[in-house]
Amino acid sequence: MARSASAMRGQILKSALRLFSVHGFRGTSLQDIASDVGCSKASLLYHFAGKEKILTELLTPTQDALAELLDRVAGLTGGRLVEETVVGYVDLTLRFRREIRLLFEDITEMSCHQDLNVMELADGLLDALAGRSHRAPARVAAWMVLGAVFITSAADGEVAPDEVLRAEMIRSALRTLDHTPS
Amino acid sequence: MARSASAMRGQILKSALRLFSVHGFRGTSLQDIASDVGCSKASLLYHFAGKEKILTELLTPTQDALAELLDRVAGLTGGRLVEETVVGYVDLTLRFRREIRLLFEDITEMSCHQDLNVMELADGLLDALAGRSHRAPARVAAWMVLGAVFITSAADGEVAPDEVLRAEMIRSALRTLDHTPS
DNA sequence: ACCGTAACTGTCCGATCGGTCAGAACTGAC
DNA sequence: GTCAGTTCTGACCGATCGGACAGTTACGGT
Repeated sequence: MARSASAMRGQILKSALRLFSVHGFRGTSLQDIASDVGCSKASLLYHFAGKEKILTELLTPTQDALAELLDRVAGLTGGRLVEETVVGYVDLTLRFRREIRLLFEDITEMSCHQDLNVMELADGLLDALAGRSHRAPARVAAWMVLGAVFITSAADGEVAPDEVLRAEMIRSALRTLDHTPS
Repeated sequence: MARSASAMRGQILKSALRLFSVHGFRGTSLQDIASDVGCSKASLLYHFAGKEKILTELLTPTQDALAELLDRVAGLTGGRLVEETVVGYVDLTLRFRREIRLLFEDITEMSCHQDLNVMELADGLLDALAGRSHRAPARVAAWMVLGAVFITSAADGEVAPDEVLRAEMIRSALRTLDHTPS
């Protein structure tokens, strides 16, 4: 054995992401991951300080991408704000499908996770989707788009090919937000 | 102690629903429920054959209500079908908020649950929301409404008062489905 | 060839899980 | 008061969890 450390870490993350996205974080034991990787459970804990750290490392890119999206639309307003946010959000969920899947599998415990501030990022996303409006219709519609894209992306790809899925999700989301295309 | 059996069962179900909806099924131990009820863990297992049976009993009313909805719209077509389905679905998720919450907390393990065929009911709902269409745009939009109402109802009630939430969810959902009000 | 270090593992640990069981505690009918 | 039956509990069980740790193996620089 004794592969390079970074290669081993990569394999662990790959197996963990697959198993977490199927069985959830709690539903996947360190032994499950170790068996999938083909190493001992102790080896996992040599490369990662704990089970939680694996999760953190898996979700950090998603979190960063979301933060980057919010930063990108921070200066926009009106129709441009909504359009850019919707497209960015749809692309993000399609790119990080399995991460999204495991994210809403254990969403309640994520909220009290120290290293992951997904919830406040979700708040920012909600705000942008609502076009910075605080009126109830806009807020409700924003919540609905948040959940709609979330679940549709996380669903097993039986729905439609990715290209079609992407286009239709964007169109549907803009309809939900009562956005008249510019 | 020694309350009546039915009263005790009711208290257990009440506590279990609250704890399950917050921490999930796996995240709630029998000891947690027992402590909340104020009895011993063994007492729970006297009234219920196992932890799973508590879950089954909690979700059966939701399942029945969904089946009843599908039965009710089975004969409809076109605009009436979509309208009735959306309104019925929104009302259902608002009525069974906490059940919905715990349902999508552990949705992957639900799919292989023997006593609960939620997944095939969800398929029926999807079909009705899509207006029985098999075209990709309609299917994607149906998926999105499914997830949107799901999550918006499950979200903690910070969004809007229930009456406003209901009306806006219905309007937004119909927009998502590109439904022109009759 | 040697050796320090990085990579890895077998084994053990305490905690907690769902569930079992014999028996105590309570209840209502008589 | 007595007693049968329902309700309830403490103690215990095997399984499994995340994690700790000493010891072993493999590798690269010298």
